[in-house]
Amino acid sequence: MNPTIHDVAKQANVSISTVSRVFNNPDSVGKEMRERVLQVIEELGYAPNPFASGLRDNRSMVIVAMIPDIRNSYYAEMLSGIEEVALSKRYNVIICNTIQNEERFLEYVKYFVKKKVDGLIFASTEITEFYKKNFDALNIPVVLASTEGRAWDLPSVRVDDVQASYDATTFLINNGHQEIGFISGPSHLLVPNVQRYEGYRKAMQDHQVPVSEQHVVYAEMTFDAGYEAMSRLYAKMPHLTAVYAASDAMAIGAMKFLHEQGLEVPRHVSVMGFDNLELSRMISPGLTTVAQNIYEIGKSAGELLFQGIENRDQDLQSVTIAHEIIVRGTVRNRRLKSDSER
Amino acid sequence: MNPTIHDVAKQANVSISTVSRVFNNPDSVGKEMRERVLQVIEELGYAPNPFASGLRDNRSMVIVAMIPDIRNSYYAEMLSGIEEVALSKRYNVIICNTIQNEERFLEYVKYFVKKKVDGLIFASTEITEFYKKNFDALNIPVVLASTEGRAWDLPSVRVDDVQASYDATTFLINNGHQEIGFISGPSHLLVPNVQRYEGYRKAMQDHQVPVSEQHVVYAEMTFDAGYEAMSRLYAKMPHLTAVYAASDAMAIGAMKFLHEQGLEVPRHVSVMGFDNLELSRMISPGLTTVAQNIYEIGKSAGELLFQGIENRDQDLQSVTIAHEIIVRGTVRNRRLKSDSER
DNA sequence: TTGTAGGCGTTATCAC
DNA sequence: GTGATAACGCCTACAA
Repeated sequence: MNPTIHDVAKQANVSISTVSRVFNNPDSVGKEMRERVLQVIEELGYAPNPFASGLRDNRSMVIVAMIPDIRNSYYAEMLSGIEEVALSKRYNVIICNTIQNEERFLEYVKYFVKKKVDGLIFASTEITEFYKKNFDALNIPVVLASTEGRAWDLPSVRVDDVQASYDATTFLINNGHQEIGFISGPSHLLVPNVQRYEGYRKAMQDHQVPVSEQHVVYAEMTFDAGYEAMSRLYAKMPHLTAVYAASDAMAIGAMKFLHEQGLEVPRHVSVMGFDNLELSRMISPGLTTVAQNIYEIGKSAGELLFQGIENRDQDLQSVTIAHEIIVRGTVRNRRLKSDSER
Repeated sequence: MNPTIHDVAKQANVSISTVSRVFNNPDSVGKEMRERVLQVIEELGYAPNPFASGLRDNRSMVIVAMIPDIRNSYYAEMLSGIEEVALSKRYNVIICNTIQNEERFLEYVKYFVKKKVDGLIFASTEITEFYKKNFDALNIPVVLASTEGRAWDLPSVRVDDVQASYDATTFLINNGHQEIGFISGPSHLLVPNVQRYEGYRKAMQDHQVPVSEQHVVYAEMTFDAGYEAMSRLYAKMPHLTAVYAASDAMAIGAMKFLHEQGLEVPRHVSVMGFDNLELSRMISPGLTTVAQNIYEIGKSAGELLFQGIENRDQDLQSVTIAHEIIVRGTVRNRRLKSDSER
């Protein structure tokens, strides 16, 4: 059994309140006594029982991160940022893989989150009324990361997807591409796909490049789905010179398909991704992509959450994280006529 | 404020003991009463306060997973397996990124794990006396995943690294390779590098292929380090026909170097990895590698841990997870003379 | 500056 | 089958 506050008190010949004060308000204890107590604490290896303190003041020093799947490096990176702030605040992070599944979410909420948790970072799907209701019932600060709930004004941390997507598309256009196919995430996943589609479309239109539904194809945001989507896109647009995919995983899947078709990237077809996963620099050629500073998103979300935890009735301000085009090797500049094909 | 057991009791006109029983031993409560209570519980949305229960019976329903870095997909995969078992047991998983750093480990132990946690899965470095001492002080079940502590007989879940490495090397030899370079993990990281080196060496010797320190090069087990290690290896062994790297990340880094040197994989040089990260199938050509079923390692470690939690004085048996050679596109069979080079 | 005592919400033991 | 009660360990008025 671990030593309790009583053990310390007895050993140090003081009352338990003194011991408690040494922990929570050291200055209010006489120097000599404080040192005596500290000494005993050290000796016995005493640490306050967190259940007991939790019971009193209802804080667990634990926050929850709800993400679709930790195996997805996007979320691993984000979690890493969250964990970093948490560590600095001496908080723990509990991880929940929701698999974007309402039932699984409920299970977590029911059996875990209700258990007592000081805050929640949610980075799964976009927020529907269902989620909103559950959040409210939890009665703890909630911050969204890389998703959105403006309809219920939940604070969120994310990239400006419209603008980022606009920039990516413009980059392609500026490199002389006109026949630009777009591999979008699934249409049922509103955030961020509506925004990224909008940015793409807007850039095309602003630059007088024709666009239509013929230029786009929808798929889950995974490697395999990207591979398969590319085959559909290629069938629709045999003359495309560039592909812009709404995620790196899809972009790399698309590259695999292209490769198998004997199409070289970027000689025959240019490819642009979104996310800047570590992966994207590992492949050859490196993937040109839009960097989201994902770690920063996690960190920011963590910081926002702690603001909420430390000051419960403060309104949290959503924050936008900057994005950036990372130029590597998958986009060819068609304006340089050096080595032209098609 | 959340409703307490008293609120339910009052509302249902029973004593709190009855309410408690409805939760913990429903059969001991009369049917009629039970239903009345259940109804009120539902109405009020009552859930037992975990601090209070924790205070009584010293269980938090939380376990900890200590890994070097969640951004490393190897550990993300493992964590995912752990989380899955935990969920099924209605436990939560707290994640700790140790960065293989003793100080950081201590910080976690001091401020977090001591908080009360029912078990620990450790997957960071190999176990030194330092770690062992800290584990003992925690006084909770500990299971090692993908690392080893036989010196102190801590239960572990891992692949047979010697055999796996032996198999990988043999595969290369059977494909007609003799000049096989080995990129090892750092020598200060004993597990799993001693074992993988041993397997490599043994296979070479058993097949009468010459080996020496000239064939090996050491590096951190990352992409960048693999890239750099390959340059060293290539300098030492300009005639190598195959490279075997002790991790996929290193193998892919090595491939990048080779690619930049104008050496084609597998035409000029064959490459073999270890781990079978998802990454390894995404690149072109796909990486031939030794699959560890990492998810399974995590799951297994979780199950072992729960055995220990549910039965505190049971001796836990270490388990070995099967490995498998995954043949993709990076190893050329030199015995087929079809398209020979060098 | 230090000590005493009550209460946080639950569960298990005991008595009825 | 049901209810009262002690105990888990801590914190903080409040009293001294």
